[in-house]
Amino acid sequence: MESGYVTLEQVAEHAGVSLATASRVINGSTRQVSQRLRDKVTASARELGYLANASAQTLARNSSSLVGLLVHDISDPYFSSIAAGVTRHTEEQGLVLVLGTTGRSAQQEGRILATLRAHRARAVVLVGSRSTDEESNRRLSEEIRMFRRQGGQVACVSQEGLPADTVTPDNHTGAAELARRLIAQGHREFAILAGPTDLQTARERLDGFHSALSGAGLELAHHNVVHGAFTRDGGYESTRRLMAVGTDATCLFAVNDVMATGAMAALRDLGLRVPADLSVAGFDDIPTLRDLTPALTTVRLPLEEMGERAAMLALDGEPEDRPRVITVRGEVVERESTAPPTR
Amino acid sequence: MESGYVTLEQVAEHAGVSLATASRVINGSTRQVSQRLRDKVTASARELGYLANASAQTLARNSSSLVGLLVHDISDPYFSSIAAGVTRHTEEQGLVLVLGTTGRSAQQEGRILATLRAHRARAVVLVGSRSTDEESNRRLSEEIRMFRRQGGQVACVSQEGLPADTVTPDNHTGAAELARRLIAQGHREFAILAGPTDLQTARERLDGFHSALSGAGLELAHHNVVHGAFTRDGGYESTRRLMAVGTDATCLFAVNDVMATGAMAALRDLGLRVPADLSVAGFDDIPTLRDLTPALTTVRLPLEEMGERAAMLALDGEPEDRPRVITVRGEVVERESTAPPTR
DNA sequence: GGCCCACGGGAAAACTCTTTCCTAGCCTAG
DNA sequence: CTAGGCTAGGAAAGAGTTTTCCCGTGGGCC
Repeated sequence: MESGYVTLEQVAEHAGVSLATASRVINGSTRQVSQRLRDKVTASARELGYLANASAQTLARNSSSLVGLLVHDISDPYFSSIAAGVTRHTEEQGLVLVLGTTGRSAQQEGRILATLRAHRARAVVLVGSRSTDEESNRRLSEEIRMFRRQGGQVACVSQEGLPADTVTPDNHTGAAELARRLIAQGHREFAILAGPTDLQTARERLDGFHSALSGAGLELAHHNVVHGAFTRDGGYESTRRLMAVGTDATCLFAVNDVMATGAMAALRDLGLRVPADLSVAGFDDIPTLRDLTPALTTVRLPLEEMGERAAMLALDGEPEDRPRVITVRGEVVERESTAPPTR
Repeated sequence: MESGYVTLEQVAEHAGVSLATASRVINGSTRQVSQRLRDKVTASARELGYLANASAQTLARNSSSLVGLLVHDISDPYFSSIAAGVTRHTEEQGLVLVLGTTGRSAQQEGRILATLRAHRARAVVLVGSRSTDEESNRRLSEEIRMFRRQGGQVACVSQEGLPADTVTPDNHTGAAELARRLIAQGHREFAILAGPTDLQTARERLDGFHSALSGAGLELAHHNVVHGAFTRDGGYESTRRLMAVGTDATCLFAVNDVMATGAMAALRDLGLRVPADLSVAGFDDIPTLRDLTPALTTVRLPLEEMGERAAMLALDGEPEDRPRVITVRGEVVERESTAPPTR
């Protein structure tokens, strides 16, 4: 209790048993220990305030209780919602969650993955949409394979195509369904804040939306698709650019909610009313953003649940060779930010 | 590269040097190693794909690169903003962040702290307002002292009074200043969503607001102070309760932004306009909530910076005996959610 | 030329556990 | 009554690093 650590050896000595016996009592191995010694050891451990050295255990067992979680930016509510799901599951299992934030840098992602490997992390959950850049995907795949070779499990959220289990939203279908609902509202001309060109998720949502328009015989004018950062400020800035050149659209689809938030702010700053002057729709249904006014029409994803299921894939299942993929359907939620066009 | 791990011993053998030399080259100890051997070792390490076993290092050095971060709920934007600041600093330092979420349970908090101790974490940052419950504060203080005895540093955000360095907002002054500004706007009757009764932060903000009212010769009617959970839903529910009995207030102060968000939603559901029928003010200035309409009058806290500075306190400073306290002033930001009263 | 010291290298101990292997004792079956 | 098997306990061998301690060489100084 005084200072520093108390080791298992001290506990064993204090209890008058061997190191082996003390270890068996305290971690509960397969081997039996008589009740008499068992009591002595637990009493000594309690008295001395023993706390096992996790590093030593990891080294001896060659398996740790660390689980990694990689996100781009933890202050983004999309990621923090998913993170909440992951933490819930890992904490239930008594595991320790390591949070890595990549800031959208593949290099940083690689560094963190290596660190987790160095710690013999049991599993890692990768969140965040994959780039379509072949080279960085190849490198990430290689990192993942190394991780798995060393006995770790990997699960991804929102990034199919990697050699790992995946929980992914059906972006294409969700966006298409949203488009159909907006068309049903009477919209014919759309503008899209399409996010970065090289982002898988953004592209799928754009494609889904686009294909539903085509299915309804509608065109999507080239000048009505504007690319930009996948963030609130990206949405703001993209909208400013869109409106600067002018648009004939009656409805603006931002490929995620945080961009839609930026869009609404930009429109407000331009003196335009939503939905009277322009309808706005998003994607994700971020809980924190549900209190925006007008409330955002969007595609609801069960973000926390997705995080939880990814953690389950990584931790509960038997390591399989073929990646398992869980697809979750988004559900369109119509709220006040979209309304039938007035012109 | 094939499978499993490659150890330092293998690297040493491959390079034709001793284990000691290999270790010195790779971690860069104080001891010099000749350029010739240095090159051989680094070449071998690269060729074999060597990655140090972090547990073994921790064990041998008796000091790890883990840093803990404890929050109540990572999906709450207040915590995720602070977390972003903490991650920024830890990642800069090449450290590994362990995220623990307590769900506001002191017991869970103790468990996580013990786990971090078991991992010989170098430091831990505790975020989240302290309860005023003596017993749980005493237990937490004891945990902190154990942590520090084992060579770990502890820093807190928003919970002064513990035996650890602290970054804390000046809640009292901020709330008082806010009150004065609202009085200057013409408000005379206030209602307060005061949060939980046993939460230090909530209490300080209530007190500060209250004392400014007293200073201006204003009374705060008892029925205009309503307690409830420190969350968005708590704010919603508290507002419903307040309005159910009716209030003569022209301005509603919620002791944090997420509660104010719930309040605005409740008022909207009741058909009341903000600020025309009732002004609303919050506290924190959560970035994600800046896009609410009407934009929230609030007290801005530099949340991310607070997280970063807490991490700095925990990591950079020399462990001192007397806790250092950094107080950050909040700045009142007047936006559209408050306006001069119409009656 | 001898002495001392600095320097670079390696052997081995240390770090704290887990787990294998060995042994003594007891029980049972033949 | 003894061989064989089972049980509970302990000694010791790891696990992969870091670090201490020791040794040989070479250089500087008188």
